[in-house]
Amino acid sequence: MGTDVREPLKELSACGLPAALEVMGERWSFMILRASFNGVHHFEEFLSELGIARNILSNRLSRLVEHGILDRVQDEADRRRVEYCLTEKGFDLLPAMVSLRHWGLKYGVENVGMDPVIVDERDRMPIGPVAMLAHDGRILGPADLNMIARKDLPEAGRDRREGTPADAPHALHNCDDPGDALDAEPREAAE
Amino acid sequence: MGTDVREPLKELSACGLPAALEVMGERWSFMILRASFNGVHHFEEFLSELGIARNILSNRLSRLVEHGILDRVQDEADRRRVEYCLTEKGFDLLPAMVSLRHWGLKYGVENVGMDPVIVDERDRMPIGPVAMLAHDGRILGPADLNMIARKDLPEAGRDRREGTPADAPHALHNCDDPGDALDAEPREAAE
DNA sequence: CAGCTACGTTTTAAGTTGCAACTGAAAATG
DNA sequence: CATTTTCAGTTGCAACTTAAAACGTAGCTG
Repeated sequence: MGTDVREPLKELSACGLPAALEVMGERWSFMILRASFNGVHHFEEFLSELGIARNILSNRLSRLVEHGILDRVQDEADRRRVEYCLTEKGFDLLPAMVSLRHWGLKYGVENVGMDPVIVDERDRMPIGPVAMLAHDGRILGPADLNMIARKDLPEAGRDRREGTPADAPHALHNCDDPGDALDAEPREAAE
Repeated sequence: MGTDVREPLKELSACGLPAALEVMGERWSFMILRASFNGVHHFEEFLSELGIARNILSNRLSRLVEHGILDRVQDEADRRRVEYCLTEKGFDLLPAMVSLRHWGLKYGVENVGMDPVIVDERDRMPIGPVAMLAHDGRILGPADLNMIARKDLPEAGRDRREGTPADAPHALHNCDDPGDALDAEPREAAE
């Protein structure tokens, strides 16, 4: 009981954000996602990893399952055991999570360096930034963006949906301006 | 009063996520950020745009200002008026916000297409996806990632921080095609 | 079976959030 | 300069969330 959706968080102006926040805007959702990505699968594991109360954890896990972000599977061997596994929908939240993580690292006061490092499986090097890409793959900085009404789109883009890659899927750097960009760290990467 | 940080949201394992969630994890923060990016600057504007209560808005704006995400500037002409403007730190949250937005769009049930569309200022086409990049700029999918302890990094990556672009700042698509070179077309500043 | 583990629910108490109505300051108006 | 309007912030109270601990219930284990 008591787990009622509070309100669709202002669904006016059909935008994915309220929808996303309806699940992930809750107080422990992202931490659970992170733990999940970290390899945590069981109730008691989440419990001790996060330091959350049992009832809240129970509630959040149910909610995440209900929304298809986690999958609830019974262990064959020990049937009281339940495994919570990320679905594809859950995995798709990774860019958002990683982006938040990077932001928190960049501006966080008390962080010297994250400990669980996300690495590229191929070369096991820490990953780079999370970037917004143009339809043709160029990297966009905040200054390159604009928000307009759908009806004011040029015809060429009318059929294209925000968030979809174009047919030319490789990314190009939008190398014009100085000091733009989410990768606002020193270009030389050294610190 | 009353606005005390609840708890650092489990700061163990120094990670940027709890830090980010400390501000942006609150119930209206992202919606305010979105409105802000949308060109909303004044208290009453937020009020009617979001349908939030005055005190909550007041509280959230203060908190966002306190955390350096918004700047609170007095209007010259009308000095009771206050403008809330995104700082660079605020703009740096865009990839996370846009990523959430896209996720919500992709999986949202009731969305046919967002109305305020984010476009590339250069060609006014809807932007593409938000992607995680490798240190050398390749685009990474969820499956390409791994989470390891910092101490287990190869020496080459030991000094590099997650979230920073390497010195070769253009992005490559992660298809094994090695001859897939690309050059970024420099762009003229728009508007 | 007794005891333990994994998971979840209920209970109770404390803390937060949110809306509405109020306060108060700075323009605008007459 | 008194009055009204506008903008922002505060207070009061109801509704909700959170946490900690007790309780319930399967399913293993000895």
